[in-house]
Amino acid sequence: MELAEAKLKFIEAWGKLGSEWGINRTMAQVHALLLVSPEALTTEEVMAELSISRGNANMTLRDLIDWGLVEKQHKTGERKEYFYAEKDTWIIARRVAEERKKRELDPVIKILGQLTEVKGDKKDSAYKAFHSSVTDISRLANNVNKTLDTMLKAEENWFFGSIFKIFK
Amino acid sequence: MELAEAKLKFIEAWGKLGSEWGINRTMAQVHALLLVSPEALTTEEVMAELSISRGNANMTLRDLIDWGLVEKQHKTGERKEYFYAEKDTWIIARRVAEERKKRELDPVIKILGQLTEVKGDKKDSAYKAFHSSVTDISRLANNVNKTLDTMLKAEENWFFGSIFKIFK
DNA sequence: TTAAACTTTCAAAAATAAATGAAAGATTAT
DNA sequence: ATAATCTTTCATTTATTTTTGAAAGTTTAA
Repeated sequence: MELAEAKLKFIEAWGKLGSEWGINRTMAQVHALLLVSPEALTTEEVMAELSISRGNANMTLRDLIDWGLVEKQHKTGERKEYFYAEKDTWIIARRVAEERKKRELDPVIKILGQLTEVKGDKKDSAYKAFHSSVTDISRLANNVNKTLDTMLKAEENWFFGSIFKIFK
Repeated sequence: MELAEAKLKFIEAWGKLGSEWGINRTMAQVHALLLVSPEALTTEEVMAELSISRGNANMTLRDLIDWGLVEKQHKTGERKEYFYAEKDTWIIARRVAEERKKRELDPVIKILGQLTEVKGDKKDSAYKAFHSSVTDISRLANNVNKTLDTMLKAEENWFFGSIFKIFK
């Protein structure tokens, strides 16, 4: 397999994985393209490499910047904007975790907290089932949350070294 | 807030979270409904509670069974099938992790492994960027994989008690 | 100021995913 | 065997998400 083919495979695989996890396929593909590009690329180049429209490229790049995965660069004497992807896998994982936590986990935890407080007849099996399911899920969600918080605070990349060692 | 309203809120929140994570909204809602139901429900009841069609209810319930989150029950003297959701949050989390690992992570790890092997000119910065990104991501994916494997093997619910204690 | 170079927006179109419901397929009771 | 009851399928419809591309907006240079 040669480099060009391998790049395409990588972009395709990354796009598929993204779409299975609720991330726009194109966004994941643009990210993949930038990840394997040693130099920053222009909008034109992204458009050409992935055969997407200007509007799509622009919006996708903006989203990637919002996620903290890509940054704009300016070359002296040039008016075009260049886009460069953060290459440190650990930072990428953290940014994604951080963003999804904020957008999705936090709101759900809030609702679960409220639902945990709902009062009802303790003899009523419908109430009991509701309350215990919600309480359990709430507890799990809060634990995931705490774990993420600590992980997000960790400065270094402990994952590669340590986390799976705690399981024997 | 009363029980009926709380149930709706829970079903809605669960559905939204599901859809943000690549799980069909209806599937997550049916799961939520069954989770807070002390008794197993029939297809008719699911249809009525969520205002969905027979076909949709049937396929969704079948999917939930495939994921190992719901089981069919038969009541003696009755011909109807009843559906009951596993209530143990820990088991639910494990089943979901297991299924997604199998469907999504495993295939990607395989491809990444292949791409790691791609040979090229070590002086070429395009090759260097490709190789190092792919290698890093591959390593992260393999670590996630190992962690999940161990987690899936763990019999008891260590998550609630131990995992986040390792971070100080 | 004007024009060239580049970026952003957004209504409309296209692509994709999910839901419907009628019909076909099973299963059980009589 | 056949009718009643219940389950499954799948071609069509509907809803949702994503993409397009032309027009409007911005910035810089002369």
